[in-house]
Amino acid sequence: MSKNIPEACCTLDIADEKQEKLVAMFKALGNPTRFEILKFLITHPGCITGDIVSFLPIAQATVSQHLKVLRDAGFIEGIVTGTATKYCLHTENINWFRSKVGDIF
Amino acid sequence: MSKNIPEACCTLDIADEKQEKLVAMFKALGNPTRFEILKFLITHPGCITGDIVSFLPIAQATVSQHLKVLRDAGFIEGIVTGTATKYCLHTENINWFRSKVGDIF
DNA sequence: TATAATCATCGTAAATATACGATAAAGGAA
DNA sequence: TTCCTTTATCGTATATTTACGATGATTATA
Repeated sequence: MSKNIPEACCTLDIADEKQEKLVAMFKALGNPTRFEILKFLITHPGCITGDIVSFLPIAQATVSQHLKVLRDAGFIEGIVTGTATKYCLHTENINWFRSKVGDIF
Repeated sequence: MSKNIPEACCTLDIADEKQEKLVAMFKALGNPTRFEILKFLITHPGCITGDIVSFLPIAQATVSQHLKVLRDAGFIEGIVTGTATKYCLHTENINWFRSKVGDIF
């Protein structure tokens, strides 16, 4: 029985809630459609849900569902204007994400 | 009908196979157990499967399955030595990953 | 007020992921 | 050879994800 776990050579500055948040962000990006949506939002800032629905070959309900996941993960923010919802990047969270990936990898 | 998709403000240097590979890497990291395993491998370089099984409160079969996902995603490499398998980080792929995240976000 | 536009949410079917025990494969030790 | 160690894979049950149509909520327009 190899119960002797070798000593750590270093530590990683991520744990608990922060780690959960980071994993949730990875998970949100780990779907081809969602990644495509985020890519579209990065390259088309300030566009609305309908623009994404026009762009992608999937149902409106599905786009809306994916947008919710990206919102919950913290990548984007939805700003309701009239009957439309304009989506923007959540710069602070995105910066934190890039920074953490840089720290770990 | 808002079929008029706004123009792109910029482009992102990721598409097709590269994008699929990146999304697969995100997906691999988007699971709490797998992230914990990769964290362990980063902080305990050169350890074997059994070390991870001792460290985590999950079955050996499950650890092995997660290691396969991390291998397929390109994060790690398994080196068979005797009956054990020593796991190392795939530095090249990890560097590519960090670099791409830096480019996009 | 009625009608249209826009989007989120609900309910649900199908696909995928996750976990486990059991088993097989392969090397080392007795 | 026989037994033990180590790990991957198989089969499978359960949970989660993903996609869709239908519906409801909200706002603008005729």
